[in-house]
Amino acid sequence: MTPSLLQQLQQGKPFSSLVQEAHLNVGRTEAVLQEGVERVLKPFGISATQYNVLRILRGSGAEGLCRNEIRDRLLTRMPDVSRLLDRMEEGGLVTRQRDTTDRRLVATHLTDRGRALVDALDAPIAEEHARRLGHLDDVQLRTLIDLLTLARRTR
Amino acid sequence: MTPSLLQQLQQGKPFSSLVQEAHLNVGRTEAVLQEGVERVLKPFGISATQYNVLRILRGSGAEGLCRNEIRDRLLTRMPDVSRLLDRMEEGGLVTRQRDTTDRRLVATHLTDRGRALVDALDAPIAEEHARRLGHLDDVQLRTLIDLLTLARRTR
DNA sequence: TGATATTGAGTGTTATAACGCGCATATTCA
DNA sequence: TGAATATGCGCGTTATAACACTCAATATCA
Repeated sequence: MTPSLLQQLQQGKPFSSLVQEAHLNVGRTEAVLQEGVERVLKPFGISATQYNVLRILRGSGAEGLCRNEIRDRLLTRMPDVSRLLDRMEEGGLVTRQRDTTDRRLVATHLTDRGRALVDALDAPIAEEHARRLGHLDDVQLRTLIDLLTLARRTR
Repeated sequence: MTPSLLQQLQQGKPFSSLVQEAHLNVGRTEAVLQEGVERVLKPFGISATQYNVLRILRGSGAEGLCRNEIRDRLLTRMPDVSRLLDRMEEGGLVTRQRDTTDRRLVATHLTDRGRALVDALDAPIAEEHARRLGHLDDVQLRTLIDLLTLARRTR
């Protein structure tokens, strides 16, 4: 523990309560936003994680991405991407093909159906985002983004 | 969809990208903070959800709380609190007792062991919070909290 | 070149989450 | 008071996540 924090804990918790309140607010806000997104996705039969994979694959060229690349680009830690992709393959959203030069790699691509789905979701998701955050003006959104970015830069 | 958002989508995405970036930042930040907390909790054998239940129970008098009260106070939606409490009961952290006046209710209490555990976690969790967010000053933390609170107030 | 280490993908298994249903108790109201 | 409704809790089942491990392919280096 850093000396300054130790002092603050011994004094009561003037500082500690603010960081704790901040974490609580981040968590609560994420839960609300996530819940809204999942409600939008539910009629389409995919989870938020699957939607993120679709966006990741759309955002990277037609060559596809291997499993670990997908895993590393996901927002949340996901130790079992193989079976996540299994389910998406069963759903006809992606295909997998072993790389010919390095046979350890398996490239995952969007199918036409997968691409059509993620494209079709742009509008409803944007609408949901606007419903949740549209009442903040650009300066507020920018400030929020900057503070969160700064927060993730652990000293 | 609101007319203004429709216009913005048709124009490209000058506004939509900011709200989307904000949501992405909230999610990424929460993932980082959550991961840190869970790493702290892992040696103690409890999950972040269980830790939240412990804090909720500590924060409410010795009368205990019924299942739905606990569920409603949790940060994230949790549809199966019964079995969550089952596991905590097996772990000796809580006890349950059916209410005598309204026999539908089952009050959950902290055991001595549960209280000792949540008390013992205060320092390591505060330390973790400080490690993650301690480089933000009070004004920044307060601004972040206010913006997140505002963000959750959907129009 | 042959042994060793490293990397990438997937699987077996267990634990937890999600969804819906059923049962018991209370409450409401004709 | 008796029937209908509402509320609270738990369970059965299925789906997904988490963890450890194996196996194949490549890279490294004596």
